This record gives sequence, C-alpha cells and structure tokens, in this order.
Amino acid sequence: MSDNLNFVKKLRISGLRPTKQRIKICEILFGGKDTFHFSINELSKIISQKTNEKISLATIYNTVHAFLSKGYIKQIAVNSEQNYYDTNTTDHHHFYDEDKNQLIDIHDNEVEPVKINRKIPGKKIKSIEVLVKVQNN
Amino acid sequence: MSDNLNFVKKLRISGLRPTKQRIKICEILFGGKDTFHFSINELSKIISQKTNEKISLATIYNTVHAFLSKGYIKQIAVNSEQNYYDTNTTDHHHFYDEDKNQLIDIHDNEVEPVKINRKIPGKKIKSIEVLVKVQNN
DNA sequence: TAATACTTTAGAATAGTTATAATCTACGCA
DNA sequence: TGCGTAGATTATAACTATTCTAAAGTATTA
Ligand SMILES: [Mn+2]
Ligand SMILES: [Mn+2]
Ligand SMILES: [Zn+2]
Ligand SMILES: [Zn+2]
Repeated sequence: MSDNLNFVKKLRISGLRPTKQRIKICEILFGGKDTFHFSINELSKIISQKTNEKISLATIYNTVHAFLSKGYIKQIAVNSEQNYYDTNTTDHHHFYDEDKNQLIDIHDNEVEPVKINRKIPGKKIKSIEVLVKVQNN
Repeated sequence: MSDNLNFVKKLRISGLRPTKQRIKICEILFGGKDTFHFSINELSKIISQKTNEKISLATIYNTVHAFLSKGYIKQIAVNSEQNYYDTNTTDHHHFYDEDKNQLIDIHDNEVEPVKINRKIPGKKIKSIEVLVKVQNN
C-alpha cells in the first residue's frame, strides 16, 4: 500500500493525473513481484475480481494505451484474435503456448542474439521480436 | 491459363472442389511469379480489380482459411489490427515497415539461424518467427 | 439425369476496439 | 479553502474484422 505513493509519482512524472482508477490498475500491473502478460479481457477480469468498484472498459483501454505510450508496458503481436500486453518492458522474446493461449518469457541467456545481415534503405530497426510457437507433444 | 489445370489438380488433391471462385483466388495467389503478403481486405480489393464477377467476402474468408489449413499459405502475426497472409510458405522471417504497413521477406542468408536454448516440458516447437519492425530514419 | 454433399452468398450476428458527449475530478490559483 | 478549468471517467453508440446462418446454387458420382 505504500506502493501507492510510488504509483502516484510514476503517473505524475509522465503527466498523467493520479486517479483512483489509474492507481488501481498500477497496483495490478506493477504491484506484484513478477511481470506478466495480459489481454484487455484478462485485465478486465482481474480488476473485477480484485476490486469492489468497477472500472469501465473505456477507462481500461485508455489507461493501457496511456501506459503503452509512456513505455510502462509493451505490446506483443501474437495473432489477430486479441492484443497482448507485457509488464516486462525489457527486450526479450517469447514462447506462445497455442494450447493454453499463453505467453512465456524467453530470457536473454536462453537465446542467441538475432543477427540481421540486411538493411532497408532509409529505415531504422525499431525492434526485433522472436515468437516461438509451441504446442502439446 | 493452362495454370488452371494445375489449380484444379491442387484443389482436388486436398479434397477441395474446384469451384470458379476458388480457381480465381488460386490464380491471384499462386499465378504470379513472386510470392506476396496480403490481408483479407487487400485480397478482396485485388479480386474486384482483376475480376468482373464478384466473390463474396464470406467465400474469400472460407477459401483463405481452407488454403491456410492445407498449408498453401501462411499466417503472419504482425499486430491485432489485421491478419496478414503469405503465399511464401517456406520458413522465413520478416521486416515490417510500420510506415507503409508492409511485410518484407528476410531470406535465409540474411539472418543467422535462431537458437533457443530452452525447452518447455511437454511442448514441441511449431514455428520460430522473427519480426523486425522498421520505421523511417 | 438424379441424388447428395459441398459451396456460395447476402445478410445477421459477434466481438474487440474506438468515438461521443455528458458527468465528474484533480489541482493550480485566487 | 473554495473556484475554474483541463483532464478523466463513464455508458453507450459506432465501427470494423470476422464468423455464423440458412437458403440457393453447383460439383460429383452413380
Ligand atoms: Mn481488433
Ligand atoms: Mn479480429
Ligand atoms: Zn514477456
Ligand atoms: Zn513472407
């Protein structure tokens, strides 16, 4: 709960007013020990489980987008069914479990750096993402 | 146009009846010299440009899904805005030009093989995909 | 040619997401 | 400490990609 002060700071620093809703979403996203992956749908369910008051879907979308543009979370492209987000904003790759519909972090020591021996004229690389799809044996 | 016989064969082999619509879509997808990337939307536009008769959206979706499940095309995850498909079904990676919203093939000689030093128990790797997002300098 | 299974189609339904516009709130300033 | 205002929240409508439905059409095989 003293985390809340940090969240307020975090929001203020990036020019976002520390509202009740945003602080609650901060608690859920950044208050745990571990980072995690979520869809808007999943986040919405977590919120309604852990909270008495309801946060409207529009606010959840707005907040996730705000956090995304501030770099507090990352977006992960898996498929077009649903957007996935990641509270781990470091550069890292993923397994995607097609049976559980679940993202799993691949740590840097678990994968060789990807080397691209080609440049696109006039373009700079913004990100390199590896997605390893896995399924049951 | 003698390609059409091949397309009929191709469809027959996989248990799909060679209908007028499917053959037309085959022509567009597999009749050119080069492979290419497309969204359903783009394919739909190409069809209406190159064809007098119209093919309904439902049929385009059905056919793309059928071809996908037969392995005639691949699906590429870029973002959740829209699904992308690829008539190049070989294993290969992609640049994604965020300004032009366009996929560009990375050839095997342009990237070192990606080595994953970790296994998920009970799971087998289905695919390894690298997506390099680029934007204007 | 007839029976049948498969296919196409228009349009309805669904689902994720974004826009709207009214209400509410945070916060700098009087 | 209370006001004014910019910014935030919300319910709901709108939008769009995709899937479903069910009726009409077509390929296939006997
Ligand atoms: Mn979407
Ligand atoms: Mn979709
Ligand atoms: Zn991650
Ligand atoms: Zn490709």
